[in-house]
Amino acid sequence: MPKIVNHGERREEVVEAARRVILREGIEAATTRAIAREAGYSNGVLTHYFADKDDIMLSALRSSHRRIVERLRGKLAGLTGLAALRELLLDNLPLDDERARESGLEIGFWSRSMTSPAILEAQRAEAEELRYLVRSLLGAAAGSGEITTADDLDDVTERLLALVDGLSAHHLLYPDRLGTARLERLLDAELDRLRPTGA
Amino acid sequence: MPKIVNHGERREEVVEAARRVILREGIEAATTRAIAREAGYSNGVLTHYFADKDDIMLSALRSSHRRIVERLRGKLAGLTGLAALRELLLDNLPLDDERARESGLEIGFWSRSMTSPAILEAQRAEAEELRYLVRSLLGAAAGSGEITTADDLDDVTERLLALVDGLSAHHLLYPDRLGTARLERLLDAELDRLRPTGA
Amino acid sequence: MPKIVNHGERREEVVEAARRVILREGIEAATTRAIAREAGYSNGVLTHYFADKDDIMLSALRSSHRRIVERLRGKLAGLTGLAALRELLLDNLPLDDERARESGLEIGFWSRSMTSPAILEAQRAEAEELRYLVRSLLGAAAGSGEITTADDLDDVTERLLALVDGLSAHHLLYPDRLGTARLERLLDAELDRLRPTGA
Amino acid sequence: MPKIVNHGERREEVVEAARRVILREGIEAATTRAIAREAGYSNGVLTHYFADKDDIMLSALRSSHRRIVERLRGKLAGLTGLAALRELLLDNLPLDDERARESGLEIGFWSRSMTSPAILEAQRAEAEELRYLVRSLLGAAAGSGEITTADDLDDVTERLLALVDGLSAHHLLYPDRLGTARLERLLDAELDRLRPTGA
DNA sequence: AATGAATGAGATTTCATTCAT
DNA sequence: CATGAATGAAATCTCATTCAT
Repeated sequence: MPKIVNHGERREEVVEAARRVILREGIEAATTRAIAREAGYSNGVLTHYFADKDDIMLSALRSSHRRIVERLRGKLAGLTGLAALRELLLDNLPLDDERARESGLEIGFWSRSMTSPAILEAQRAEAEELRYLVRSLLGAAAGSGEITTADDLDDVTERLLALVDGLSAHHLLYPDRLGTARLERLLDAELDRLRPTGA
Repeated sequence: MPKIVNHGERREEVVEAARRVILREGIEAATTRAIAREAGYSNGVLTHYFADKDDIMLSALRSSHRRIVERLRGKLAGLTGLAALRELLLDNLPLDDERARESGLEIGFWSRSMTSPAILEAQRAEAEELRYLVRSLLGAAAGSGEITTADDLDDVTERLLALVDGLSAHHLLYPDRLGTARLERLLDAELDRLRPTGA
Repeated sequence: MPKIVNHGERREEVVEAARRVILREGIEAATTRAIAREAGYSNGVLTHYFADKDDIMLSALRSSHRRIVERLRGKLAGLTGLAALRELLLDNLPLDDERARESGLEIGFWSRSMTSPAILEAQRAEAEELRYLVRSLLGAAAGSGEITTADDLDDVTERLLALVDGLSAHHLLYPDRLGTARLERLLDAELDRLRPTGA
Repeated sequence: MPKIVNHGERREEVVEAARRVILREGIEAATTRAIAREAGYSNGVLTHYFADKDDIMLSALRSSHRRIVERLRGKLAGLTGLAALRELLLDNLPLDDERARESGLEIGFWSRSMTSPAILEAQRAEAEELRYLVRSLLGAAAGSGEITTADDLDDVTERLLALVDGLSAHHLLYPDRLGTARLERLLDAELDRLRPTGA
């Protein structure tokens, strides 16, 4: 019988290590060596579980998103419509250290996407899920009359997502200008604006 | 006798070369060798004009911003207030190939800023100028009654800048979702919203 | 209780796999992993049946020769003397795809023999059998008057074997110069030359 | 003024080092590191002079051929026709240590040619020159009546070249069977055979 | 016996930087 | 000033081999 290791689990261990390195030291410091060391294995292990470095990086990106989704699941429990949307968008803002690091990871992957088709593709697939969720919540909120139906909801979706990512980047780059308080305030104002006038 | 060369000019030549390489091939392809080659000089020249690679990159970032400002100067001639603001923000969107490349460069530098204090510092200084300009134009627009004074103009400034950067990034990453037409429409809608109600 | 497996059979399975990999992808692509995969076993099995990689490679060389001999056995059935010799030498030429691959394998092993004493030794032992067979057939042909006895038969043996290997290599390297038709013609001319003059 | 080094010369230094390593330790031991060490430079130098390892190896192959040609030039001075051909073919046999090593190098490249199109292409180009020379000498010898015109000279060319390469390989592999004396004798017998009968 | 996880060395390649001329 | 040669570290990937189970 072979040594008992769950292939998926071991793979996940390495992916988590990669994610941690990226979060802690940035995407450029995430060398295969650094990842192996962080995982507590030799360089060679990576061969067993990943085709190449891109495979690791993409997995780390998905892992980061999966974590975010799981965290969200708890926060969204029992919420619907606009309240759920607010929670979701707030969760996407770098309001605490953990989420700040996540945003940093994200920006690193944006940069990589500019030149790596594989990473771009993964980024797109991941982003589409978020877009779909936001769009759905907006649809529900519109259906229940929580928000105005004057605007095109696809446009609103894009605007909200762009705003959240823009604010996230700017908070990381210009924290003095854009502290967490203002971040939250700006998002809430944006959501308020969706409400039917005269409400 | 030292050869007579204009130190500043030569430096600028290299910086422009660096900017071109980044725009054309991405920030990761901008190696010192690639930059030297693009500039038409040998690798060694870089030593004379720059402390190290970061020095080149920072200068390239500033160079890119300077170019944008110069292009804007033309577009803004004769415009004031909201019209000027609109022109400025539109110019910051990747509506054509040139500006798409500029946005790509920008995102590359965001990523670098996450781990390089020097680049972060330069990024901040550069961004502050843009922020100040937007804020000024908003102030002028408010003064002339073009826009409502109900909102905190600093908040509006941050919102507009975040939106523009978020939209830019998303256009590069998800062009199918967010074509240039929608980009422009979303920005105009955002500006419309600033107008006094009942106007 | 040890599992009951036929040690020799299992070993042979792996050796055949190695042979197939070398024939198909070349000697350099024949990594232990590729061989294990081709055999349908895990990497670890190799340990049980082979001392090291050289052991596998040597066995694969012998296996290739054994296959050739078996194929020959059929072709030579009922033939003797010069006719048998002709069949044997023709079989050693890369006149079809299968034999072209075999010649490629052979050349790969020549190269390995240059630096590996173990492979060289195996190569020699294998080659001696072929040499002996050719020499015997020549002896028989001379005995029956099919060929002239003017030449030293050991010399003839070496010449024929060298010619066949040289032609094989050149066909693989320079197929445009040396197509299969010319290959066959050259060999036949060489054999004709052995015949007694005035015959 | 730059450090005075002749780019071509330095390149040649490295190529010669590569050639020496291959001759001494075999083609598989010719790693970039070993080559750099043999040349007396750091690993990094290779970058300046070669696109990649293939570039080095191909250059080494050509260098080996060039050396052979130069050595031949001396031996062939004043010779024509059959005498020149004999000298040429003898020079291609591994009759001394130097030429034995050259033959080993050649065989290593044959093996590489089986899987590397680039090396195969170079091998072909180099081989064509040799073929052309042999064919020319045969033509001259036929013109002057030194050899019979009964045979197709293209066939003769291929036969001689195949024989020389086959004998070379066999001498390296089976020196006990095929010593230098027999090597030379076999070649001379082959050449004699070209002479007009009754001459 | 068989697995396949794990190792660690080593190969190629790339790059920022240094420095003699 | 300017060159470009040279360095050496580091990055990714591959591979034969070992070994616990």
